[in-house]
Amino acid sequence: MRLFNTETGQKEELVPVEPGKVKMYACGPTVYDYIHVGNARPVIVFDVLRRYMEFRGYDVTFVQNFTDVDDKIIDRANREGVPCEEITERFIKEYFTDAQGLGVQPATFHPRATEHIGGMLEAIQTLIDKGCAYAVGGDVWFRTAAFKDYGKLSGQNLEDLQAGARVDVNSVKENPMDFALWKSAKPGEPSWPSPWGEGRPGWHIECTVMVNHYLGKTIDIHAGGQDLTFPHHENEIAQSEALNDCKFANFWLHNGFLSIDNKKMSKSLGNFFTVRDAANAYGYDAIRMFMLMSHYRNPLNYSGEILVQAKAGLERLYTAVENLEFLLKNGCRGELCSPAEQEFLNGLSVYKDRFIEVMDDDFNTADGIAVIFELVREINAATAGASDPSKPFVEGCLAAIRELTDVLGLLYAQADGEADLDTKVETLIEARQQARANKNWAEADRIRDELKDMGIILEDTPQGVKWKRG
RNA sequence: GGCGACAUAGCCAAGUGGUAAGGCAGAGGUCUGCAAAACCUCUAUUCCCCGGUUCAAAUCCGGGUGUCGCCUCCA
Repeated sequence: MRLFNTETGQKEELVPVEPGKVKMYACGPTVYDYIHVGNARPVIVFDVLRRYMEFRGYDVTFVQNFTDVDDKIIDRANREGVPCEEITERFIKEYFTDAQGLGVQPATFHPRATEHIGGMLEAIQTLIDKGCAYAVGGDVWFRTAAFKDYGKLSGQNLEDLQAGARVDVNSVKENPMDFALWKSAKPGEPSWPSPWGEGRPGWHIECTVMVNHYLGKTIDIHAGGQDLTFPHHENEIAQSEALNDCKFANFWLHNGFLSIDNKKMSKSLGNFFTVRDAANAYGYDAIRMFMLMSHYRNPLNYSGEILVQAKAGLERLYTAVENLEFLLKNGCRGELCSPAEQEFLNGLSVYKDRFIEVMDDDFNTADGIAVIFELVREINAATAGASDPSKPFVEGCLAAIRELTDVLGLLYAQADGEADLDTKVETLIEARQQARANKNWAEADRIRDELKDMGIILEDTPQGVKWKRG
């Protein structure tokens, strides 16, 4: 498969360092608040990439960190008058609630920065020993001038960056572009002992150390939001490659931004919706569908209207699967596929082939979803009129849809079948069937309306009455 | 100032040289006691604008317009 690599600006064939195995790292959230819908984009799209690579037979080791030491966390802890750990524990828990709601599989490892302070101290010391970093007071800075490739990811050079640099009040740095590896502790902040005094790690070194610890010195894929390209990922490269003297990541993947009213959705602008609130309004699965309907690198504008559209499209897929399951329970008689049915099932492989073709091209989920819709249409057309389909035929249709929707992680929120149908509803449905048998349409419609008010929607099918919650 | 992205129907959106996927919404039809679901048909002579290259351009090149992002914490 081919992936677009930010570093080269081109799609390149994915060739893992170790054949058959992919080592992938994605920058995770700083845990000081609920995640917003924009934060959910990388979580969802890179979950799909991970699923797809596994679908294609790769053994994927996927690491996503939590940044649990940071100014924003300290601010919030101080504001609420609680320890930092209380804030981070709380929002890591909330993160997992949202991630699970969005149908995101847990990463192989979810390390926290504070679990790797020792590794960071070692890395910083090595960088100092190599002349790539220097300590001033209680702080340690990375010497960007010592890394000749600085800027290679974001396509900028040190001179231009310096020329455009804003006035830096911190004159202890040798160069305005130098960044902190270790920050000396201020009173009341969480801190750890170090050779340079009490302090805490800088943001960038966390990722480098956790990548090295779980995945090694050279990894296949490093992913994150577009805004992390510079300076975060650029700095990671500088540190890591200066530290290990080898390529850090073969692929850099960046998702496009989510905007609202064509402005970037962000905490600092205050124009954000939390995943929690959006999910309450439209459903977690609609958010996931919305994200996957367009290409992961393109900008995406959030609105209630588009969530409604995503939900409506998703509904069509749910309905197709529900109709097949209903048929399986109530309308299948034959135990063997007829030759025509078998031929139809064999023909469905073209959809899987096309799905793989489009997903192999930089995991184009928008095209992947289009293929699924076409598959569903063909299956709907074939099964809607089928008078007496065989069980394996319907099962085959169901499997064809599920195989592809599972790769994208869609349709996971399907309500359970009729197990929870209470007796009152059952009695009403039975009464309506009686009325219909007696051609008492007025009574039948009255009962249908009554059920509708209870949130039960009925559909009459050749195989009997189908119901769902509205 | 430097680096970069985007512009396709009422809405969302794919498509990087061969004559505009898919979804939502809408219209008509089939099926249905009526619905619902489903299926069928219709809905962009045209892809921000102006030039150019080519037998052929939404796609390539040049110029312009508009919007957005990064360069400071940010997915």
